[in-house]
This record gives sequence, structure tokens and C-alpha cells, in this order.
Amino acid sequence: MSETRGNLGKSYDPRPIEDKWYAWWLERRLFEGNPDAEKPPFSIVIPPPNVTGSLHMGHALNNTLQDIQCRYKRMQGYDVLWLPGTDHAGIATQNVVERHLANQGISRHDLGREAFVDKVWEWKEQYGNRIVNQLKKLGASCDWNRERFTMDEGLSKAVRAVFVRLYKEGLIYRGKYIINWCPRCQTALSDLEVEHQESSGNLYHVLYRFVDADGGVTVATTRPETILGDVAIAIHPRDEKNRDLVGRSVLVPLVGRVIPIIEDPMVDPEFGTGCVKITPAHDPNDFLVGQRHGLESIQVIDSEGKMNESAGKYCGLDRFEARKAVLSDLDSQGNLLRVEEHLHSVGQCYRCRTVVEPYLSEQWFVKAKPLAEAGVEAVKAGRIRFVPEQWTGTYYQWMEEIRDWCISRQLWWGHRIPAWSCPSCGHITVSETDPDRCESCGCETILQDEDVLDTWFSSALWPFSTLGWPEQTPELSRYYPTSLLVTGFDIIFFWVARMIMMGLHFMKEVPFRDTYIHALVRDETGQKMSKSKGNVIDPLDIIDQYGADALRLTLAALTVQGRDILLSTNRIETFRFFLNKLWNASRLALASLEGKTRDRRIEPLSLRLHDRWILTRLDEVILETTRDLDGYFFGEAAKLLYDFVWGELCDWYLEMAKPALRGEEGESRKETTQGVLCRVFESVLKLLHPFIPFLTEELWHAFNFSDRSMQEEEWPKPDGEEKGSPVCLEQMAAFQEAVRAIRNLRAEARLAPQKTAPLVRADLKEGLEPLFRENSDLLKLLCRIERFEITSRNAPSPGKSLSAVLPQGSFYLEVEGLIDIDAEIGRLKQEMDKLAADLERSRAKLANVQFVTNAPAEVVGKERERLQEGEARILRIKENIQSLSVGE
RNA sequence: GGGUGGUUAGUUCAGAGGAAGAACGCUUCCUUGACGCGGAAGAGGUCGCAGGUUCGAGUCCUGCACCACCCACCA
Repeated sequence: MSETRGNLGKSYDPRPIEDKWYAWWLERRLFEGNPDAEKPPFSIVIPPPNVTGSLHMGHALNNTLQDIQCRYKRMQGYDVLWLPGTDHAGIATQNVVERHLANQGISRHDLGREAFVDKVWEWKEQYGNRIVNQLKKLGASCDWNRERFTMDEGLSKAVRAVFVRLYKEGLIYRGKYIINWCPRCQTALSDLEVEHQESSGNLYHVLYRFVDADGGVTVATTRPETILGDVAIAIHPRDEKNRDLVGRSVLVPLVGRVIPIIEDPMVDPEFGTGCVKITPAHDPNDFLVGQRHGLESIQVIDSEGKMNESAGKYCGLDRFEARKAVLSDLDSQGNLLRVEEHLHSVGQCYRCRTVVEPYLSEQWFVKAKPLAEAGVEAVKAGRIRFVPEQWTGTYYQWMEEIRDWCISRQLWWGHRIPAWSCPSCGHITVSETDPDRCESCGCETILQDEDVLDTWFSSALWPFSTLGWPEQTPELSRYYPTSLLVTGFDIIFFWVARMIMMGLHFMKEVPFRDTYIHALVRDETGQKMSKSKGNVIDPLDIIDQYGADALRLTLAALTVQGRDILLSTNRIETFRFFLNKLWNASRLALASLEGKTRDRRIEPLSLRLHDRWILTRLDEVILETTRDLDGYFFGEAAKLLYDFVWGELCDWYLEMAKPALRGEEGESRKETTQGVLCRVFESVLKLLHPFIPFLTEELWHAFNFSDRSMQEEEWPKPDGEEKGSPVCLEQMAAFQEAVRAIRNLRAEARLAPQKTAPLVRADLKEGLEPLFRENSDLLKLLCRIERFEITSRNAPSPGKSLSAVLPQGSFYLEVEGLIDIDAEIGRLKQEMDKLAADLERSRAKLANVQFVTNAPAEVVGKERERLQEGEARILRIKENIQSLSVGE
């Protein structure tokens, strides 16, 4: 891998290097967990992407953050296992394959169950690896040898074991209830899989005539087609105005069925007319009312969303067609009294957006309450921590109001429910292995339940099923509980909460310690990215165009806890430019190191201010980056490194080191500077490696710091040497301020940047002389001036110099030719006025007894110093103005 | 109805008790031998509104407004 050594192109091009290094990392088996290692374990299970999936920005962010943590921990000496895999994604995958087949004019029913499932497997073998390869492009350091799939043999065994145990414990049951039904997908959905959307509809006021008298009651409904299934009218027990209706009977319009008027507390007497029609078969509330009152359930809509035989003349009509027909019939019979506009939320299938139908059917459920209680306990006890913390509340809220989880799906693709019913005695046999007879009566013609389990059922077991459970494997005991889960807030309920419940129940231990909930990636205007809006930024396009590192660094840098990410190519470019900056800084360093990059010694005696400064800053940056990564402050860490490299290392240190590196300061200075350069670059590359692994690895080998991968290197530590900090930080700041002020004067004098100014004289504050004397060569270099003189009480030469009055002293820039004295006086006066205003505030503050007595001595002292310094500065500016005026 | 987050420079966002910061954009200047994917210097903000706590408030407290999002069996 030495062919790149010392031979870097003029600008950074990610294309030739990324695949090369990824292959090398795999070859060196750097991503493999080792249960036998002496090192402490660190483990993450990947949120398994759907096999149908293609890498989108959410994945890119999610996996970048996981990869950063994994790479960081590896360098810190952990045995890291990042376990990858994919999810079979029941509905999604079945839909995709069905569409695939539909293009060839085949339906799944043409094929039959077995053949169809075979087709899905075929499809999975062919396309299911796409997202895995895309993760590799991103640089994900997963242990690919341990890749799992939710329908693997092992995981299927785990699913069965869990199902059977929960059934035996009474935590899984079967029953006929109203569930959410998608008429297009032809399956039940859990409550979570229904997305509610506000939409404007109508509230229809319909008259139900009394059986025995004129008149009737008016009922408001949004779904007139369900009138056909009405079995009662209900009012609230304490509804005085409708009180006397109770016990009377009315006729259901259009069908003429006689139904009673009953009382039930579910009715809100304030809403509509206070009278509610009860349709137990088509409304979850009405279903409960029906149960309480022993009412019949009349189903009028079938599984495809069409009206059935019970709907009489409307039979065969689609539910929305039927609504129109019913309305027009009601209207012509004089039963439609009023139509009101009404805003309400309509449930849609999260996969296909079809309006969900409340549907009465036999399904399997998990009794959630007892599991949820343990889940709440674990978080309250601090055994699991949400980061950012705010999500804890969201989690509690849902867990405390949790309802039973409908886990059966009328699909073919998924884990088939391990329950067999007996046609002779009706008993249900639930078993981990396929039984050959009814466990109750011994009948041998038992039939397996047709349904499969909700995809999320197997995902809920992911942290332990992937590690080998129910077998007691070394992996399971070493890596469970996992260290960290990184995921999006949108699946806290779907996945995180359920993993916690299942983990606690089956492992008696939480599935992970820290749960980092990351942001949603939106477009630059804050819109959610979606194909239909056409605002999607495809991570693969970005990787092609800018490289994986640029994408990773951008996502990490924009990751601030508690806020969404607004992504644009513009932002990616910014970070891409940074990579180029790092690349070029490395080229400079490399050219200056003369190939000697290992075992560099730094001679403390020949360190200059800027050397001590950059080494001190480096130590600070090392500590802060470590702290940030430990606390999952990705954005802070990335920005810190960005600023350090660009704003301190490149803009100041490298410029100041150039003369020494060229040998202009003698041999020992050259060697020492080279040593400093090595230390700084070595550390910076390490600190950046988790964020931008490809580029740093390339540079690492170009520098020839070692033959190993950066993943095998140690995370940097402060070197602990006394470098004169924090004095050197203060001195450097004073020096930088002077340089900026002089450069500012140059700009003021309209001196072209490349032009050398003849002379700067400085009248320095006491004690600062040595600093400026020792660094005058660098000051001259950075300010492009010919001579730098330190003199005392040095008034400006009238008409020939511009002055900058700083706390550390006055600096006079002499210019060729005369300056515009009026303009210069004006500028100085303006500066003085601003200073005077500030001083006024300081004086007022210090005159305030409350402030002086109550504020910490340190703050008061600082204020006094500020005032003193300011007063001195004003005096000097005044002198300058005066001498300019005299000269006039 | 319940809950969460946000409101700081033109834009996107940091900052969480001691004199307002960054990036992008904007203005002026510069092909200096790492980098024009660069360098230097600038302009730009009563930190959503109203109260309060404090010697001192983007920063803490209480209201309010507006913008997002989540949850809920809103006929």
C-alpha cells in the first residue's frame, strides 16, 4: 500500500482511493468481532434495512453515526462488533414482488402460496444485497461475516421460541376484534402501521324515523355507507335533552331494520346531535358499545372494501361508490337533513396509502401492558438511556398508553404463525417444531394458521436473535446487552420499545445501554425528502460526485442533538472543500518532512511560541473531541476539528512554520518543526479518521506513519508535556491580534496584498517586548513588512503613518507618500467614540455598589482591567490625533 | 384534547448567567513556490413578544404568539 506514499495530486480526488481502502480493511479483517479477545467488548446491532431498500439519506446518516462510534471505539482499544443484516419487511417486500409479477401478468394467486414464497426468496437472493453493497460504499465497518436476515434459519427459530413461550404465558392470544384492515394489501395492520391524516370531509345529518310515531332522531355521521350495518342509536346516560328517547325504536333508513335507542357513556353529548349510530362491525368504538350491550355485528363491507350481500342493493359497490349511492338515496327519501363540512383524520395504510377500514376479524395479539411496564421500569432505573434525553418522555407516554399489538398479517411472506388448529376438536396446538397431530385429541389432520407475523415481531428480537439466541453462544454472553443503538425517532415505538420489552422478557436484561436518536434529514427548505416531491438527494449520487467522506463529514457536522438536518449540495461542497484543504495541508507537510515521519523527536528547547501554541491547542482538541464523541456530540466534534485544522493549523501554524521548514532558522529548528508537524498531523488524522476514514487512511500511508491501518492505531492522548500553557495561548492571541490589526491598516492604506510595506513601529505595553522581539521575523512575514521596530513613546510621523491602538500597544504603519490626514483622523475618532461608549458602560458598572459587592471578584477585576486598558488606549489615540493635527 | 421541539446576521445553525459566534451568501483586494476546492480585509443582529428573578439575562422562571412534529376510539 506504499504506492501512494509521498505522491499526492494537486487536489483531492476520492474516486481512486475509496474502494481500494475498503477492500484492504476487509482483507485485514479489521471489522470482525472476536469474542475471545482480551479487549473489552463494544457492540452495536444495525437497524436492519429492508431487503427492498436502497440507501437513502436516513440510512446514510444512521450508519455514518454508527460507523463513527465503531471506529472510535476500535481505536480506543475495544473489541468492536457491529452486526449487520437486513429485514424481510413483510408487506413491503411482498408488494414489490407482486408488482414485479404483475408486469408479467401474473398474480400471486396464480402461483399459489408456496411458489410465490419461492419467488420472493429468488427476488431476495437477486436484489436483497443491494443495500448491503451501498453500506460498504459509505464505509460502514460492519462485521460482514456475521450478517443476518430476519428470516434466517436461526432467527426463525428464535421467532418460534418467543411465540410459543408468550402463548404459553398467556401473553399471546387469538380473538375476533375490530382491527385496521388495508383493503389493498389485504391484511390486518397494527395501530402503528396506520397513519392518520387530517382531511376535510363532510358530516352528514341523517334522520332515523321512529317506528311508532312521526318524527325521529337525527344522527351525524361521516360514513353514511355504514348505516346499512347499524344496530342501535346511542345517547349519553346523562344527556338530559335526549333522555326520553331511550327505549324507543327507530328504523334504519334504506334498510328498514328496527333498532333500539340505548345509553352509553362513550357518546359525547356535545358533539353533533348527541345521538350516535352504532355499527359494531365497522367502527372500533361501536364495537365496544356492541360488546357492552350484546348487540349483533352486521358486516356490510368485505375485505376488499366492497359492499357485501348484507348491503342489499349496494352489494358489489366499492365503499366510496356506495357512499355516494347511499347519500343520493337518503336525499331522495328525505332522510338527509343537512351536510356540514368537517375536518377529521383518516387512517391510511403506511405502505400503500389506501384508506384503512376498521374490520372485524380473527387475529393474534400480544398482550402489551405487562411487557411495557417492565420496559418503563428499566428506563426509569437508568438501565437504558435515551440521547437526547427528551425522547424518554415520548417513550413513556406511548408505553403507558400502550394497547395490545395485533401481530397477525394476512400475507404469504414472513414468519408463518406456529399454530395449528384441529378440525375435529377445535383445539389450537402451538409448537416450536411442526406437530403431526393435535395435542388435545390426537387428530392428524391439523392445519397450520395461514397468517404470518408482523415484520416487527422478528425485529423486536434482533439484539439477541442475531447473537444466536435461543442457543447460549459465546457471542450472546459477550455482546449482549449491546452498548449502543442508533436509530431515528420514527421507529421508537415500532422497534425500540418492542426490543426493550422482548429483551427484558427473554434475556432478563435490557437490549442496549444507550439509545441515540438521530435527526431526520430534510431538504434545504426544511421539507421532508420524498420521491413525490422530487427533492430527494440520493446519497449514492453524492458519493459518486463528492466521495463518501464528504457525505459522512457533512452529515456528522450537521448532527446537533435535538434538531433536524437540512441538507443541500451546497453544504456538502463546503465540507468537500475542507477535505481538499486537509489534502493540501498534508502535501505541504509531506514535502517539508523529507520522508522522515517515524520516531520524530521534538527538542523542547528549540520550540518557539507557535510550536508550543499548536501543541497546546492540539491537546485541548484531543480532549474535547474525545468528550464530544463520548457524549454523542457528533456535530460539535466535527466542527471543532474543522476549525482547528483550517483556522489554526493551516491559517496560522503552517504559515509560521514555513521558514523553519525551509531551513531558514537552522538545522535544529527545522528538525523540531518537523517533529511538531508529525505529532500534529498524526493526531489530527486519527481524530478525523472516524469521520472521514478513506481520506485519512490514504494520508496516513502517504505520510508513512505506520504500515497498519488507522483502525489499528491508538486514539490520541494529550502528551502531558509542559508547554508553557496557558501562557502561550495568551501570547499567541496577543500576537495574532497585532498581526490582524496591521493587516487591517494595510487594507486601510489600500496596499496591495503582495506589496511589501516598508516599516511598522510598535510602542508596546510593558512586558510584551520580548514576545514581539522574538517573533518579529514572523510578524514581518505574516504582515508583509520590510522592517519592524520596537520603540517607546513613539508618536506617529505626521502624514506618513496609520496607527492601530490595541491593548498590547500601538502599531504604526508607515506608508509611501502621504496619507489622507483627515480620513485618518476621522477613522481614529470613530474608533475612539466606540471605545468611549464601551468605557462608559464599564464605569457605570463599576460605580454600581451592588455589582462590586455581589459579582465574583474575578469578574469585577476583569472589568477594572478593561476600564484601565481602555482609558490608556483612548489617551494614546488622542495623542495620535493631536500629532496628526499638528503636522497639518 | 395531550405532548415534544423550535423562534439568534440575508440563509442554515452554534452558544445556555459576566461586553453576540460559525458556515454559506454579500462587498473590496490578491494567480506570494500546499491549496482560487485558495488567501487578506470588511459590511451585516434591540437573540419571537410581555412580564419576572438577578448587581448582571439569547442564557433562568411565568405567560403569550407563531412554526414544525408526535400521540389520541374528533360519530
